[in-house]
Amino acid sequence: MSIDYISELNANQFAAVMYNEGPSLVIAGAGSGKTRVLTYKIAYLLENGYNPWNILALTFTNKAAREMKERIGKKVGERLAGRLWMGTFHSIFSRILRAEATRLGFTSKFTIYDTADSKSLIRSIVKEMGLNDKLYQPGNIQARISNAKNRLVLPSAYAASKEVCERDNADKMPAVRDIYSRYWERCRQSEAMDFDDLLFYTFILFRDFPEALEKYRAQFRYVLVDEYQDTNYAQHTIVSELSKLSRMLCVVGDDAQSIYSFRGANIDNMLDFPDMFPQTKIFKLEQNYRSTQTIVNAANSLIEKNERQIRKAVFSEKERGEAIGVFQAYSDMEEAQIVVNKIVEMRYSKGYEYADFVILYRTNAQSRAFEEAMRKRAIPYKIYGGLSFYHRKEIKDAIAYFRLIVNPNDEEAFKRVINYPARGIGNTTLGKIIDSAISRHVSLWQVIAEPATYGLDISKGTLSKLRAFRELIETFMEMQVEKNAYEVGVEVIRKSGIMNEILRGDTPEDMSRKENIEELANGMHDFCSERLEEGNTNVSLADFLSEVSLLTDQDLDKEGDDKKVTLMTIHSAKGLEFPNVFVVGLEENLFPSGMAESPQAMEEERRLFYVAITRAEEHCFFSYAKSRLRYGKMEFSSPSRFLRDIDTCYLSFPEEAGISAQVDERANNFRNKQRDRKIVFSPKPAASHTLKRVGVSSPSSASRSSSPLPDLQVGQMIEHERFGVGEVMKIEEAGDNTKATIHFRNAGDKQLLLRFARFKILNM
DNA sequence: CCGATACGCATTTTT
DNA sequence: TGCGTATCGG
Repeated sequence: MSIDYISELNANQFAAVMYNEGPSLVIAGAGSGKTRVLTYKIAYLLENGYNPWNILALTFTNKAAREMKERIGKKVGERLAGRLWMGTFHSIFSRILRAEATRLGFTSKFTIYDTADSKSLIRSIVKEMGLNDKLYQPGNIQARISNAKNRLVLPSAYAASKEVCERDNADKMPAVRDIYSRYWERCRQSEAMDFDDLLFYTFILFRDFPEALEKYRAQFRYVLVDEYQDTNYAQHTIVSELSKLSRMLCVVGDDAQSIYSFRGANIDNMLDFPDMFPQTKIFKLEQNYRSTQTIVNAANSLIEKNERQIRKAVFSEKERGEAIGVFQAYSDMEEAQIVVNKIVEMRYSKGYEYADFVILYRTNAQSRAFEEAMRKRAIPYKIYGGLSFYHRKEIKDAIAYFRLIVNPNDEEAFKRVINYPARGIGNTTLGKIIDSAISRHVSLWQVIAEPATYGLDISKGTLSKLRAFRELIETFMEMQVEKNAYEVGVEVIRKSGIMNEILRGDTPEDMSRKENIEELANGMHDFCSERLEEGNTNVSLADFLSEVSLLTDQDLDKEGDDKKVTLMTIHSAKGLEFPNVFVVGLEENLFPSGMAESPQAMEEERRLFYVAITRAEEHCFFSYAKSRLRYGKMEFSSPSRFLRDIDTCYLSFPEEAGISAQVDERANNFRNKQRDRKIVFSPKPAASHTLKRVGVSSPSSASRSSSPLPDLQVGQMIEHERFGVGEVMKIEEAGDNTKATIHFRNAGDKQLLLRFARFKILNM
């Protein structure tokens, strides 16, 4: 399996792939084949003396990691690709932290708190400290703590830092430092790490345990990082530490697409990279393979207006393409209509599919008008963002049970399920439990495990309710030793009363909650069977949790998504591409956002617009409305300054004539629409996250005992439940653990444990 | 302890 | 406008 690097890469890409003598910085313009460079480079390293486990490749999203792994798998085989240390910062670091947990005073079963957990814990701390929660808003505090952690500032250093504290004082929040310190301790007491801790503790691990640092330095002989412009200080520091001796560090990114500074991303990590790593070799990828010349040039003319950037000359050799159409509308409703009309028209006149269109906006609230316009004309669409699967109440409740079973010290999980479903343990009791726990420095669970020891002053009746609850969780805890995640999950859903609770009602919402729970169970089933099939026996509830807590809804594929118009914020469009892009709501105070006041913030908004434009392959359109409904009030707006940043020769305005009718008619129209707005309300279609439905049997028990191993021979064709049709390439006899290598038409080579695999043999 | 009603607030969000 | 949290009455 030899790869023809020279013919499959352009000169700069080739040079970047081949240079492996020291640190390198690949500045990759939009659509210039950044992922291509990374995949070929890793393939090249694998072909030239690197073992997969010697390579650490870090991304920001699971999706990016998955896709890259797949592409590498196609080149060098899944076997090798599967053993790469490739994943998100958070997932790779959590893997390391679970292995090294004891050094840091944790166990490998630590919980990962999501942002909601963090805020909820902060809310209780604020309350306990008797602070004014109008002043100390959980979200705000959480952001401050997160910032501190991203800058590797411990609570002690935070309290000692004049600068930070003065800022807190100025904002009338002098107690933030105390909240931070309490928050830190409470997380430790709960054996929990928040997202930022996954980075922070990795840093601490390497700082305080030289033998750990040495071990991982020796292992990761080559470190690669995708989207480097989005790294924060903590990530940057850890990566630097790891590659300090080997000096084999390759970072790839585009400073013009840095749009996450509000999350701590620091563009300087990229801009100053050559200064920080002496003898850095810089490669620039400037040929854009995605968009027409017009689109690339328009984007260039925009980004030129930014001060702070690495100058580059992105160019396209695709056709010139059409100018960017600019639409003016009188209201947000009309804007939506115009866009939808245009989509319909292009679909007929140019033969595009619905899936070839995306509507990009600055804020989620803007989606509503477009949703309505699409529904009216029966155009299929899908919307990204909003409530993710894992953030739905019923899912969080079920997962809270799982968390508590795996790590009973998990305070947030405890608080969530102690009285759900209602079992007569209210806030008063919970408050007492918390008080005891705090004063004795133990977890909530420890208090109810030994109420007498920790002086819990409650009535006999409540005490027995608590005991019942404890015993319930304890049965699950015993169960998880033997049974897999799916089996325990189903038991929990049944026995905890979650299912009863949900089955009580019969409103559409209740039905959807029921479906979601079923989906969760299906997801757990898939999790177990997928792993078992591939010979991975780590299918406990703890294994499931450690994976699921780092998943987002972006990681779930939805059924039938391939024939729909896409609606999303520009942020979530990063890394994607579409034939036709509508960038909507180009108005002052909306895009750029009214919150962007500093010049730096304005530059980031401009980069955001740059990202939006460069998603387009063939056609790009802009639109703005002169008035729009905001928070139920009408507001008037003027066109975005960004429209003036783009060289007018790439724009075409005639579209605006097409829509304006007589003034009277317009007003009339407008009034009608205002009326419609009230009458034509229908709820958002529930996003259907469809995990494939599978049999009701449990993955372990069903196939293990009853059915004998299928009689499979090399050369036979099979149809697998998930991977589709494939040919049997090889069979490794090993009794119960007989493995087959199957070459799937669409999924590539897979090794399956026959004992678990779900497929049928096709008759030829 | 639960549900109903009032109030206040409101970018973007890879993990 | 419309959601999520805070508070009150049963």
